[in-house]
Amino acid sequence: MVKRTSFEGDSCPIARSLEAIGDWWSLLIIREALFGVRRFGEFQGKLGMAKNILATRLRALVDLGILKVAPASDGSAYSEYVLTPKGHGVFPVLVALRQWSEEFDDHPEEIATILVDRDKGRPVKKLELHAEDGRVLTAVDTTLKARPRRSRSAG
Amino acid sequence: MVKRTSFEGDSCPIARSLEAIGDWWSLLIIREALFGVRRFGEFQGKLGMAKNILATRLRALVDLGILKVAPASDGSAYSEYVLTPKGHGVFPVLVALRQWSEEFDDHPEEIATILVDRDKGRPVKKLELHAEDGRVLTAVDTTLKARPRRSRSAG
DNA sequence: CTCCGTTGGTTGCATAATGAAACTGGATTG
DNA sequence: CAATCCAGTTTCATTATGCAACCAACGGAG
Repeated sequence: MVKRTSFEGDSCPIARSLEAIGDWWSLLIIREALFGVRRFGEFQGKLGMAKNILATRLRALVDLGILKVAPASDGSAYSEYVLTPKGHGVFPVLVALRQWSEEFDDHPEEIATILVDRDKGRPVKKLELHAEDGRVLTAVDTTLKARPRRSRSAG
Repeated sequence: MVKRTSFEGDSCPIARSLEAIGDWWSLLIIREALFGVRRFGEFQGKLGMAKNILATRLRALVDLGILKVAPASDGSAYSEYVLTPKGHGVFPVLVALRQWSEEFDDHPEEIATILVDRDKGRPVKKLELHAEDGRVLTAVDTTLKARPRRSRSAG
């Protein structure tokens, strides 16, 4: 099999996520969708991508339950693509990517935008990972454990 | 140009991140590196990827300043790949991907591991985005602003 | 309803990236 | 200095990407 290796059956949740949204365009499509982009032509124009690629990606994202097709919205008989809750759930991933770029990019001056609190217009804080007791955790403060198997009798 | 479109000059920081780590393998390599994997063969064995792809990716990650080559470590004259601070900075991205999978995957029972606080062994909390004043922000609570141009006279 | 431009795609083909396996070369062992 | 392992590189088939051209459905003018 020379197919692009699939992580579909992989037990690592990161690999599973990448299987769904780990390609060049999907995350950018979701980013646009989070900003309210809904129409095929709008995605195509903003992202500057080929229409066939866009069509393929949109279909895949719909199949994955990240986007859903809305029959209409502004009168025209064309359909639109709107985020599902699963799609909205990608937001932290995008924020993490953005903040990584802001912190480590070699040419941060080329970054045109900052993410701000809509109410106050002030920059957001860095994403933080907390322990149950509230401590902030870095990578070395964490480790992996086998997922506790939910017994078949438990509710 | 039929080249895979590059986001190198893009002003969107998300695109810029994807340019660096938005491919199938890079994030998995970084994930392994965060767990202490350092040797070529170790990466290759754990990830089950072709050696040529691994070699290409490792070189790219080194060029990007995400990994660096350490001349030795355990006596053997081979080199190792260790994360730079920039590489460690990817951790939140991986956590975000993991949590997205945990929350929205269609088959969460196939996920083998959970991320826990090393001290307590308890699961970590969800990543949270906070405003400056501490409020938790969701996607709709945020918006983008033009990055304030740092004037050439200001320190 | 027909002409014609726009929106929303699909199809074709060239090129680049991916991947399995074979190959290379240095280091270690004996 | 032969056998073997580690760390890659090369080769070649397959797949994905991307541009361009094509096509179908819609919408307005007449």
